[in-house]
Amino acid sequence: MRDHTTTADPDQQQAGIPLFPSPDHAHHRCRNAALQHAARVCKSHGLRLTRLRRQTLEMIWKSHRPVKAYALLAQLSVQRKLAPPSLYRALHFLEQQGLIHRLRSTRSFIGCSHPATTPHSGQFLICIRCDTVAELPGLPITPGTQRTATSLGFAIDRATVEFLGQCQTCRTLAP
Amino acid sequence: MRDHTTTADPDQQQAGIPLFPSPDHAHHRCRNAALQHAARVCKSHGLRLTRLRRQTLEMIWKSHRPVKAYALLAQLSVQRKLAPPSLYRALHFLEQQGLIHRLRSTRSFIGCSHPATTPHSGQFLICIRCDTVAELPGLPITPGTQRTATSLGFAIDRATVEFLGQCQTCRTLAP
DNA sequence: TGGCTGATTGTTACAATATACCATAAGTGG
DNA sequence: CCACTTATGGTATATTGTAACAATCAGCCA
Repeated sequence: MRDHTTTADPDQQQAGIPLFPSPDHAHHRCRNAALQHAARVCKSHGLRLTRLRRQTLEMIWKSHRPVKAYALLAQLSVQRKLAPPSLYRALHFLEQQGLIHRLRSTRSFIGCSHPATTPHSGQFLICIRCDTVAELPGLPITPGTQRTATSLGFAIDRATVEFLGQCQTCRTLAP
Repeated sequence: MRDHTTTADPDQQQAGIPLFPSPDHAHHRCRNAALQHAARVCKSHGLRLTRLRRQTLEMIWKSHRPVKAYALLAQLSVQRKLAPPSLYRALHFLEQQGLIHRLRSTRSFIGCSHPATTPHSGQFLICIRCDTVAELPGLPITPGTQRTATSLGFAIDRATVEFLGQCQTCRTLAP
């Protein structure tokens, strides 16, 4: 799996953050912003951003790439001994607060890049070659889908919307 | 998990097949149609619908409900001893031919209800209480999504679009 | 402070899902 | 028939995730 990033068409960007972050961006800002946002969210909901939860979130935000649960487990276990249930509980918590997303296609987790919007599921472009992910802005439930669901009496709770394919760089390198 | 079905709004239906099939429909027709379609598809692509693949498809089409791999394995093992790799190979084959879908949210497999359309990923409403699934007509990749992907140079290969929630019956029974 | 209470984490064990790898068999074209 | 490709068998193991119960921690109030 190759490792690289691409910059999006400017008018597809949001608040200056490219969908595929460029490799030379000041990443510590992303991580700090995510942590601060997490603190705010927890405080406003009367929830506790405990050490485990914070460290888990920090570890996920080491990069913009998706991370597997057992990789996280290994990394976090360097500092503190940690068993799977503890980590999964932290992951579920963070996901419920909309601070991270779980990518079902690749069984991995990634920090939420658009946490400003109301609690949401995201929609993602996932490169099957280099694993890079872009979280698309906007809601994954289209009006048409919502209409169909409503006509069936179906109440949508959450969405899993993931598009697998190849990013520009991977296609260029070996089309 | 409760077991039931709902009938869709007529104008959301396709070729007379409700999105949530009614419990009293002539299901053997669905199964037969699926098997015949599978035979046609394989023949036209020069692929072999072997005994294992056919039996796997038949077993999946016992109902319109999603089935877990290891449940299939147990059922198929009644007739023939079967190890996981053999079953997974058959499942991968059937999925690649667009004959079944893999539901990532629930780690299960279901027969494709709209096999007529070109090789496609589907989009699904999945009830988290009774496990009933509706495969929505239409393509899961909207023009907007396609536009964004194109502008990023991202080539979408396949989509996972699943909406989890509660179906009408489950909401009525215990809202 | 000290104890109560609910939330959080620790720990063990195990369930559930999926694949690597190599051997064997079955179909296919010469 | 042979050589070749495709498909299946079978063992073992990797990977992902959870159940159940014990221990601990944070906040609160007498």
